[in-house]
Amino acid sequence: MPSSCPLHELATKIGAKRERRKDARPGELLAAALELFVEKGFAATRAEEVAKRAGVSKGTLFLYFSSKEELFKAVVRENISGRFPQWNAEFAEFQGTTADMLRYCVRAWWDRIGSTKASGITKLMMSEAGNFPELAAFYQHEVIQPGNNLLRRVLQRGVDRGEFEPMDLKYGVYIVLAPMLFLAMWKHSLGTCTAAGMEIDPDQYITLQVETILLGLAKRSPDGPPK
Amino acid sequence: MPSSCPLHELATKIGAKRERRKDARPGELLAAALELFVEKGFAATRAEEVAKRAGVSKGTLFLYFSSKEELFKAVVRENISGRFPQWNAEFAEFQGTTADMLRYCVRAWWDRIGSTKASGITKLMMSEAGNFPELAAFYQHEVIQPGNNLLRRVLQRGVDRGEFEPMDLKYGVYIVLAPMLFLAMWKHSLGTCTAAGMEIDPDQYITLQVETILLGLAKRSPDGPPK
DNA sequence: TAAACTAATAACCAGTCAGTCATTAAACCC
DNA sequence: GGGTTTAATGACTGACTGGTTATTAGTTTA
Repeated sequence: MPSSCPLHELATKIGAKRERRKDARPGELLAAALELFVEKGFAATRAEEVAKRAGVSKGTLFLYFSSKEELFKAVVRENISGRFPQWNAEFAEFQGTTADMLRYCVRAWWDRIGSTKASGITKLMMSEAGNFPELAAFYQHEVIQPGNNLLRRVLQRGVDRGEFEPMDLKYGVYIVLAPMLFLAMWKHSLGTCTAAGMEIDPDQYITLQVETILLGLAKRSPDGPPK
Repeated sequence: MPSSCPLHELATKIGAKRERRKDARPGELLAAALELFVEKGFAATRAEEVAKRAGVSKGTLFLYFSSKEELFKAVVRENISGRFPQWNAEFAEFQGTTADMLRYCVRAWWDRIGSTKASGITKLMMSEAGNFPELAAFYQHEVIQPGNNLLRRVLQRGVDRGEFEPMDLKYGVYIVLAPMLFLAMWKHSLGTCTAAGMEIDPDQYITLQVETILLGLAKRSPDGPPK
């Protein structure tokens, strides 16, 4: 009976043939999930739609990932946390002034995260942390902490070398983090439906932010009391 | 039959009596809605829960607000956009340096929005703008635009009076906005489940941010080319 | 006190969705 | 080519939700 259904026959003919590709599925599902999570958020993304975009049925999705939350964690590992070792190594051997290092740091973030789909994960996590505490803890541990530490080392270097005014590092990190997070949030939320005259050009935005920050952090009068 | 149900009898006795208070309902519903929207976001808040917290049934909620979206708009008007006229007037007659004005501005934001439930709306809107375009447009028009203009006038004043270096106002506004938004986001998302050593003290955070920004914006060498 | 009015209710509807499982069909082996 | 394994499917379940409406019960008026 089912094989005699004409619609099914047609569907089969136009390419909906059942395929067995056990090793390609996870990657395709992760790519589809990244896109949809970024487009619509975690809660609003339907498991079935992820499956459809990856070209499989919903059942197949749950064959490879035990739940929607596990799928999300895998997306984060694939796109962000898995890449910290490389970034840490890169910054450990940076040569040049710390001002240049900070400029490079923010640019690198934009090129590798901010301008890519990965920034959507950042936004999504800020958005939905409250409703998914387990995911929030996971993200905190796998992304926020390492990122914070990386940035802290950069600022520490500036202070140590006498390029930056001494500061409370704990809060200093946020001076750099806030503008980046703002840009990521903007890009993925109100920025997508912004009134005329409020569009943000990332390059201009980043340049002004970083240069202003550098002026604010710079060592004042190498001798003589700062006050 | 229904009136003979013992559970219902009990419920009636312990204070679940039906009351008619037509003029008190909207305010109570708005207060309950504000709380729940801030706690759980717009999409994740159940209309029935709002009603319950306000002490009425779901049907009553829809008697006063035609839909969940209209309820949200009313919450925004009540808590944010309705207060801009007063704020604009207040800042128009500010006396003192623009540095002090900016300090006051950020403090006032924290006292009136940031530290209150209203900051949850800001966070919520950034989070869900993508899934509710109509609400995003509403918020853009009623909150973002007026806020942006207010801040722009402050910076313009600093440039006009020779206190700040000339700048591209369009992007300059974001130098101040980004740290405030970051704080609001943090407070309502990852900040609620943060690892030890990452808690943010708003006062310290704001002070460091504002003073660093002021150093970055300050007029450099009143004579002689800055470069 | 009886009728009229309307605020408030709760059952209901139509639609949604994460996750399950019996069934199907590729692929591999002999 | 027939039997076995297992990747893949999609109908199904149970729980949930925004919004509707017939009904109930305070309140007011006559």
